[in-house]
Amino acid sequence: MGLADTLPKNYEFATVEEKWRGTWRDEDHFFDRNSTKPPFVIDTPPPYPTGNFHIGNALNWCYIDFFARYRRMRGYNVMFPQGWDCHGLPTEVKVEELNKITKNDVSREEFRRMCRELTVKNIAQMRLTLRRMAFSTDWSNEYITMMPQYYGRTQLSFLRMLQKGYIYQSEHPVNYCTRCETAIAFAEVAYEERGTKLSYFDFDGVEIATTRPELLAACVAVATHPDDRRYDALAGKTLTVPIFGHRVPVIRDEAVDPKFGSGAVMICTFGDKQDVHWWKQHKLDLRRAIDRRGRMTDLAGRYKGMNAQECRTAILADMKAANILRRQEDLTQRVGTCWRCKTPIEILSERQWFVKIKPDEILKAAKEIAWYPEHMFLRMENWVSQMEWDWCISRQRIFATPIPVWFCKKCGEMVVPDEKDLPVDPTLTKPKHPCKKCGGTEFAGEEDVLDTWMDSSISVLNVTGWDGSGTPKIFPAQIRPQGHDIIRTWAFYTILRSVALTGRRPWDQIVVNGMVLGEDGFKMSKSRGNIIMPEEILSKYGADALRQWAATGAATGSDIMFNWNDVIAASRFQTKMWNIAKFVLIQLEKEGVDENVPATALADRWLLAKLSETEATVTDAMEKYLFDDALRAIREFAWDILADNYIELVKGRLYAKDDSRKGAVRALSTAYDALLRMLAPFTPYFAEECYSYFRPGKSVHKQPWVSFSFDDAEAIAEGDVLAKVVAEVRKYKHDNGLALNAPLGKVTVYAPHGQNDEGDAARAMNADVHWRTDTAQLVRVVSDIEFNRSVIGKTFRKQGQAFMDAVKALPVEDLENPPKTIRFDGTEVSVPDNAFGVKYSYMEEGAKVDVLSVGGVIVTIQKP
RNA sequence: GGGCUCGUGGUCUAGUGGUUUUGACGUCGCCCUUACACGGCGAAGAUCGCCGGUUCGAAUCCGGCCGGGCCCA
Repeated sequence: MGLADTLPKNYEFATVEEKWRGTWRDEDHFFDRNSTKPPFVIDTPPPYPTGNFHIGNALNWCYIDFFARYRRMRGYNVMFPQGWDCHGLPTEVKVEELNKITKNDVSREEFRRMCRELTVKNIAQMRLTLRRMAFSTDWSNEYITMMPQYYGRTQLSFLRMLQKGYIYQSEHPVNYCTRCETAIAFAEVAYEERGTKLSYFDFDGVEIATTRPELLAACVAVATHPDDRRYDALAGKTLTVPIFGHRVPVIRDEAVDPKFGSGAVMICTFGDKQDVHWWKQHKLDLRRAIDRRGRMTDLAGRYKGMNAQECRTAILADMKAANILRRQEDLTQRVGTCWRCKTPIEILSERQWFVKIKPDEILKAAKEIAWYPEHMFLRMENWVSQMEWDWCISRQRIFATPIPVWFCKKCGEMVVPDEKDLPVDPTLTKPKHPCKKCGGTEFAGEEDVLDTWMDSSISVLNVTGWDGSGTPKIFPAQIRPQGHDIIRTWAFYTILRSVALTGRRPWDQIVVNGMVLGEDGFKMSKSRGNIIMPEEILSKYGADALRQWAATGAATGSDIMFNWNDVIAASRFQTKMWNIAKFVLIQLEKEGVDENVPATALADRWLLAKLSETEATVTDAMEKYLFDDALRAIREFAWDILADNYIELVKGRLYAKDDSRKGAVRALSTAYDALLRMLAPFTPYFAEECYSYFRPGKSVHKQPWVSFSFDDAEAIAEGDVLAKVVAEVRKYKHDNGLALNAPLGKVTVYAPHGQNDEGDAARAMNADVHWRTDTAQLVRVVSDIEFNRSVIGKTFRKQGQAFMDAVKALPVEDLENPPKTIRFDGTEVSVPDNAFGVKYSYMEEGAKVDVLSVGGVIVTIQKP
């Protein structure tokens, strides 16, 4: 039984993918810390273990796997680690929801245990999807940020930055989510369009418009624009706050918009970010009217204990009763909300921990990194240049890395643990030494925990082996792959921390992927109902089709609209390739491939020269992370060049039993081998399956990348003519109602060069083909002139049109043999080479012939 | 409101100054030619968002406008 009988008729992705998943070994993807090969370390984004690996992750990981596999084939020692960024609110919220508790119903330790348990379960789920997608993950370098060995490093990095003065504590206004009861960073504030009421009321004789009357108790000033003549009389005065009765100054500031509301604004601590500016700039009082749980404080007097909404209603009612509420208008405004729970954030002044932001050193490091695509660097630059506040890293939550410090109960001195004792939870343990300042032995452990970005922003330090003892040997990593949505967070924080801890940039390169949009062109979201889960695609079309979609969906960095058509097209390409594989394998099986047979037939040389071009294009694209270009070139070669043209041309030779088939077999074998290697990074299952029949027992993924070179410009030019002639004749048959394999009589091709096509054209057209270099038998009639505008434009500039007109006026014999000079516009000018050519109609004397013109080549057909 | 980015046949997309704008899906016609009908061959279908400028020449460069998307205020 030969392959013809045993090769499956159709490519069954489900069977094939499962088979190879069971065969491949994890060890083949392990990074070797003792290797002499150049390292290629990838700082994989650690996803949040929600349990679902979503399609945006899939896109990101496909890119990573494309270049990880490519780099391995290029001889690099690749590390493609998998991390899990566990800590944070979503898990806490989920645990509360699943167990129908709040975090305060159980002990901190118990709550953490529940969070860890859920996370472990979710990670297991997501690992399965990663494996199904055939990502060549290095599982020996997996890390889980909630595990002691990881968060110990987070704490170590905290202590080091504390020592270096990057980290400090201070009372400062911070964004605060009163539902989650925690401070959050600017990067975590999501803005939403919301409808509200703008209330105009009488403020001690001045009309004020506000969207937040509940903050009246926190009012510390009234501001107007310095040029606003309406309020000149108020300058330097103080006003009495209605209802509450405290007195506040009137200040003037350019930032007040005289056209908004009444042009007079009340400044509260704190209604919004602008209030913080004014508060700092004008050194105003601090009045806390809202607490961490979103309740009104003592300051709010009889409104104490109400939430903001209740207080707003009550104050408005009281204003109405006091007859000072003038009117209300509808207003839509952008409200800052917590990105997790969408609760509007409050700005509260709290003692918090901060990381100093030094824009210059961050930008310097960011500039040293090669950005793909380049323009993504601008997003970093813009973000860095508008940073105003330092990074608030403390959170008032539970499931997170504890801040490893205590405070002496006697003198208040801060005490830190010895580095060798990390990790620590200061709420559970005591320092091992008495207070250095006063000798006190009673301590209060810090209850605040760290922002989750403090964990994930050392991912690269973790995978490269940073332990505080110096800069790791393999640091910086070679590349960071990530989405453009987290440039301002993850990329930014990672650069910041890397510079702070090692003084160096974290990576050599960063490749940025776009967002995956739904089929309707909008960002995928539950409310739009346009979410596509990877699992659905995997079940319907398999991992290789999904991976191809990721490669060809859009240029690297661009957002990709999800499109079933692309997935289907990818799947069809596999079907086509499978049939090519079957054909090639059956041809190779007939008799062995003679690797030494020279390529002499034009079609063979043409195929190899085209392959050589394709290899160069694909390699160049892979180096630049242009996966769409790479896969497009591969598909075009396989489908257009190899299947539709080459194979059709050489079938005659292949079916013959003489030596003429040897060259074709060798060319087929070479092309097949190269195609599979180039496909290997994109469609690992498919390429492996096809390769297993070609080189039994060997894996395509262990082969070196293609380095095939066959430089033959003549073969390209003449082969293109050959392919075009055959295609034109096919069309001729079609137009004349002939079957494509109908015999055609005598075909004469007047090509500029002699052709050694070994009879390929004749068999492909089923005709008696004669290649001729002469033109003697034909009477040519000039039918048209073809101008070469690129030559004419460069030479004559503005006179181009005049030149062309002059040429048109030439006698026919001059058109065929252009004169050296031509006269127009009253001057004699020389005619440049290749300025124009003529189009001919051909007549063959005596015999009736049909004439085709194929890009300057004349083909006559004399029907039988 | 700002930054970035994109606007190309019905849909999606390639093309970043040079003759006739690529390909896919869809539509229509012909063909079951021993790898493939999940295929082959062919056809129809685009004022390259709009206006202006630079240039001998613009889908491509510049400016303005309109529209989409993402990120931010």
